[in-house]
Amino acid sequence: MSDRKIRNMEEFAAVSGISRPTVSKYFNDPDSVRQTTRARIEAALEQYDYRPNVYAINQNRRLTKNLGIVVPYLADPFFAEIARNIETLCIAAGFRPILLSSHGEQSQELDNLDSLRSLKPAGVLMAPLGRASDKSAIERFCEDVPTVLFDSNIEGMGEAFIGSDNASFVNLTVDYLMRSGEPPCFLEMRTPANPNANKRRIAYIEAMKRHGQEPVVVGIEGDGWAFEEIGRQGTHAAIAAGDFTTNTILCSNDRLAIGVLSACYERGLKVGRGADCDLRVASHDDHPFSRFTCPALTTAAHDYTNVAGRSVETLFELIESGGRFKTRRETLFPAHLVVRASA
Amino acid sequence: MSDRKIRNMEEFAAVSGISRPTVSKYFNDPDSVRQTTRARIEAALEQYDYRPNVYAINQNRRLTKNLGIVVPYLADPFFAEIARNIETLCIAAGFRPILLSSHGEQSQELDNLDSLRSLKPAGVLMAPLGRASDKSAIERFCEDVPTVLFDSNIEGMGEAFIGSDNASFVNLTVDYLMRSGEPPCFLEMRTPANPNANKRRIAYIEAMKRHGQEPVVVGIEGDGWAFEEIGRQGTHAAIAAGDFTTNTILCSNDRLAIGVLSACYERGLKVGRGADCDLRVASHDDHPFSRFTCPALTTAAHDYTNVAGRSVETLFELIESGGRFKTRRETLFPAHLVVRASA
DNA sequence: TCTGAAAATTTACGCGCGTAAAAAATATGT
DNA sequence: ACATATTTTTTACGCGCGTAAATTTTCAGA
Repeated sequence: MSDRKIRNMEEFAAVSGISRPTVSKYFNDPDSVRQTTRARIEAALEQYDYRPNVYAINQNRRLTKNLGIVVPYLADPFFAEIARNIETLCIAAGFRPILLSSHGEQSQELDNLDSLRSLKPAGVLMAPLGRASDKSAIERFCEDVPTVLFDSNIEGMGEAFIGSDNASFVNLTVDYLMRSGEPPCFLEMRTPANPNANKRRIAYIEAMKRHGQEPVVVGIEGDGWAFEEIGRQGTHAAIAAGDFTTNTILCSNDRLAIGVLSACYERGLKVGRGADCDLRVASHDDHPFSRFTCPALTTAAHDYTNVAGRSVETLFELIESGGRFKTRRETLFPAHLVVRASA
Repeated sequence: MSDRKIRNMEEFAAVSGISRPTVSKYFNDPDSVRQTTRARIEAALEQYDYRPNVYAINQNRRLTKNLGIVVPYLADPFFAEIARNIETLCIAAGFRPILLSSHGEQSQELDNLDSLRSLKPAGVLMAPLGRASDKSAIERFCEDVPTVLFDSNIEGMGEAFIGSDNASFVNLTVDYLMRSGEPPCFLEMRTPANPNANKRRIAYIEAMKRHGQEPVVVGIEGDGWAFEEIGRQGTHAAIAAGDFTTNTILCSNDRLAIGVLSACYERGLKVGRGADCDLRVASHDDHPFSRFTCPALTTAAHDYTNVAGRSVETLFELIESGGRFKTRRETLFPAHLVVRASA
């Protein structure tokens, strides 16, 4: 490693004995130059620690190697986990992921789109806020930047959507609960932030009808992203009001269920499927913490790896197709049931 | 809003009737131009949606408006929450935060430093991995880029450190546990990833001596960032081995404690401070989830807001001081006790 | 109204790299 | 060894903006 500092590609080309345009070609795609020249460049790279100026590169290239990743709320471990998977895949493919969280706020989501636009990313993977999203702003964004939606669908926006098959989630849990005990009632936020919640409610109602049971939907109050607290307070309220008509509660998602378990504990209610238990609680998502609740949560699990993997694959295809698909693609992954102690 | 598309600052300067250098000055600092010209530029901004090319700006400015934020593991809600606070403050101050997670891997931490270096950030806020960090690489980085460490200190590195006063955390919990029941033993990972863990163990031992008690440290096996699972398995092992000499367990951090609670539940042990309880469990950090464990965790809480706030403030000071402080600053925030049902 | 200071304009150059076109060098197959 | 295809070199320009210096305009205060 030589001490001499390389200031720019010109100087680096000089010390490596290759012309600058060829060096430029190498950095754009190492396989685009002859083996022998590639070896000479890489030998020089070992001696001098030069790396091209990111800003100069991106200013001149039409397509940057940046990929935007937008999630609605990064402090939710579910999104943190998905984002972690996606990031890793992007890096492995030689892209530079830029992770942005909307922190549950429409204004922040708009800001994120704005700053992504000015970064000229090759593509964007976006999980929108849902109900709180400015649909028309997202639509405009998708027209300018090749975008794949994930987790939360907005009809017709982006070139593709990769998500979970909510009906599969709910059918798995409802069927399991039906065959192992009393029919479940369904607990959700009255005004869900996310379209998945609506699909789950509908799937629950249909599943119950299929089983010849009367569906019971318990909607609890609350806004924002503090789902656990909303679930906790809502459960206290629902129990006090006698809203639960059976001993089995199916929650729309795990974070609500965590709040339900908390409330049950506070009321001295035992949750589980034993004879000595007062309630069964099941849910959906397989949130990273649901293994560690007391009791551990029975839940329908996302295929994290596949959702992340397919999202990234789809985005890469989209980029290679020049940013447009002929028809919008929708990929839904089914859940798998994770039976634990809570139901 | 006119339809005409503005291609660059030259064109925008033309339509706004101001010279390009002045427009450039405006975008660098709107207050650096006269009120009347500022008004004219902003009037033009309303009509045409022009924004300067980020890459061209950053290529030419010595100091970008980018701020790096590096955390060791973003899927840990503790870091997600801190990062969320920091991001918001950076944005409010007109900077562009770039959030990077090391995903628990040294290689990723090094990659993050590398890519940050090439982004020429005005400054970096970094919570290092700790034991897994490549100290000398971080040291070199800190020489090149104004860096403030937070959460996890590495002696002498960076221009400042903002963190928590681990002794305060442990004293609060130990004193509380001492006055409310049996003396606590201390549960931690045998090979902690983080220097805070070492400081907490030492503080525990000293606090116990101060109370005239024999300290009992239970070290459990495990590597990586799956602390809950490590805590769960470790607790099963420790109970089987009879390592807990009292009914009170003080955990090094909340994520371990969550695993402890899980294991206790699995073994049918009741946790809490009632007469009918088998164990008391307390911990440190006030992890976002610790309110919702069963029972809710008694813990020593970080001052999230102040840690995030002071970190950002310190970084801003550092930037304004040209990237160097005369002497390295260390700021430690004390904890406050959050008594819940677990102890 | 005049004067000095402050702000804006004009002019010009440079940042580090992408990239196009033409010429030269090198590799491949026979 | 030769002809052809491939790769590299040479040369040159442009991207969009920062910024410096000299000049002109504008402004505030007496």
